Amino acid sequence: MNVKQLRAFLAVAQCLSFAQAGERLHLSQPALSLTVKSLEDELGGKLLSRTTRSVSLTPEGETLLPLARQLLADWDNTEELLRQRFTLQLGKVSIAAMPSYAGNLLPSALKVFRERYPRVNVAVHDVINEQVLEMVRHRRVELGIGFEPESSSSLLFTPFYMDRFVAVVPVGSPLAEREEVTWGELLREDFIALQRPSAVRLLLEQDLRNQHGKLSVAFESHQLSTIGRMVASGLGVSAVPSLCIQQMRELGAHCVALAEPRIERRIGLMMLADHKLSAAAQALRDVLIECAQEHTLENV
Amino acid sequence: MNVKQLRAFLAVAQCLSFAQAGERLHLSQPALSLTVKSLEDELGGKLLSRTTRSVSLTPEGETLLPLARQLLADWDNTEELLRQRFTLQLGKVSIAAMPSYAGNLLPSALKVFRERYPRVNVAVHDVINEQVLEMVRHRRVELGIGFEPESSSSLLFTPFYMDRFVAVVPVGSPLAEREEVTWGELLREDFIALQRPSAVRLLLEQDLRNQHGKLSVAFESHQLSTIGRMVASGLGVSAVPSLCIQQMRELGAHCVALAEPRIERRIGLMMLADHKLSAAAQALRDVLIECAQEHTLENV
DNA sequence: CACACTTACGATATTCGTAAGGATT
DNA sequence: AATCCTTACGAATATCGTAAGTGTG
Repeated sequence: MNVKQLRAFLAVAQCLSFAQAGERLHLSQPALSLTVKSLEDELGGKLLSRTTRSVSLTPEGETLLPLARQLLADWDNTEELLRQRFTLQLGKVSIAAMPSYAGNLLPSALKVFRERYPRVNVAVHDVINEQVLEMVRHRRVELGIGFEPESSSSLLFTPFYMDRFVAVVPVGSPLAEREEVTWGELLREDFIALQRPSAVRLLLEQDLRNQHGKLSVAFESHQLSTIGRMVASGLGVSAVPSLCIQQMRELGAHCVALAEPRIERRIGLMMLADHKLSAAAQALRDVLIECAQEHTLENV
Repeated sequence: MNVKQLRAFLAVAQCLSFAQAGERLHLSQPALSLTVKSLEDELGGKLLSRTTRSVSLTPEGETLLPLARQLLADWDNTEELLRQRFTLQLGKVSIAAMPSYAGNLLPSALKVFRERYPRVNVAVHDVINEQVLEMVRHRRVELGIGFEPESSSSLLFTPFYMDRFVAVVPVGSPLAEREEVTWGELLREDFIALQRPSAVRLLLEQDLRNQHGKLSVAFESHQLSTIGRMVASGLGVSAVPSLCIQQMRELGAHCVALAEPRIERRIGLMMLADHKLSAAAQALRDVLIECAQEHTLENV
């Protein structure tokens, strides 16, 4: 039994005429006749009762009719679904991004993507850097955005930006007037940091330990936006990845470049090296890379 | 998209190897490769990710896999169901029979049928003659057994027996000793009849009116078995179709032939003339005809 | 005799298996 | 070098459309 045979049967059963059904299927009447006959032979009995003047269903044909209808409907739906997936008329992508990216550059990239593929559903997981890696590794998401992993075992990393820490200071502060401040100058102020185990916090602690001893933290928070507001309120200063400059400004804080030692880390896109991306994920990846290239200039 | 392509995909997706899958499908590896490729081309993208050393599913392949499994399972089930219907390994027949037949000859015929086709379900509707005709006409049942219809419009009638009325009298009655009684002798006793609108009752009334005036009824019942018991108890006499002789004897009543005028009516099988029987119904019809031929001799 | 389905037959397409090619371990 | 998938190609098979056949109203 094959699809053609079942379609032939269904058409004849609905038209109750081989000639009409043949027209509907763009098939000659004899060809259709043979197709139905072959189906009947394979199943072992007549499905249609044809006198030379009229066609009707046998009881077995009657049983098959609703089944055939359902079967072919499911068949066509499946085919259509897959086709839509491939043409990106439909689909799902899941992406995990660390907060500093998810909250800043991602939205505008998603806007571009959405305009291009309006019917593709995007699930964004705004999680800390470690979880981004984990989710990609465990296939919870197809794409991840975060800091370049130490050991990119099984993970394919595509760098987007070279991100460096910038100082965040209250607008009225003397430091806000400077073109550049040193870590020494910054750490003399009360410091507001992200709570562990944020990657940003850990990065800061590790890289500063050598030269400025232990990081002395006055306030801590989970949220970048909270830090921005705290700085804006004059509670202290902070240091954040340059990705967040725009966000800090909007929160009323001021950003100033930090002098040597530059704490830098590459930010980029991660995916499993040995696993093919869905068409939708591939398209999203392309859009993200495209957007990253545009923004790279600004951040240098 | 056709069945072969989907089976090919499913096999490869399960084996994760073209070579193994080809073996399972009794197909050469290159043929299988082309089949999968053709499916991918039709759907518009890759379903399987093949490095020369390993095969894995793409995300779209992952989506298709459960759908394909379901689709093919449904497909095979439908095919198997129809095949079983045709080979009578499975199936349903519905038959309506008037009580005198349903309660007497039908059970033994069904026993024969059951032995021959143990997995075919038979639904018996034990209803009065008029409903038998109606149910056949309205396709509520495929087969019907009852008196020959006046106008066999659209109904195909196959005669089984020439049934004639016989007198039913108590065992101790003087009439019980006779070889034959006349209607006149019988109607001098208290008469027990089936209630209207039983066909047997109507038949009796119509055919007797000419010669013996109105039928005077002492007792009435819906059930043949009740009538048998009433006669056996000495409440009166009755007249029933010869089909019921055995039943009357078992209930303790005695049957005697009735002299002229013989009230006779053909009993047989009815089906819609323009509608083909299911394989199961056809088989049941064959068994019923077979059984009727055996029993005809007894009743002559 | 006209209509509708079936059968017959030659032409075209598809599908298959064998053989050769390419890439990875 | 061995294994596994892909590509190439000739052969077998299947499917199609035209034309002839058959039965019914």
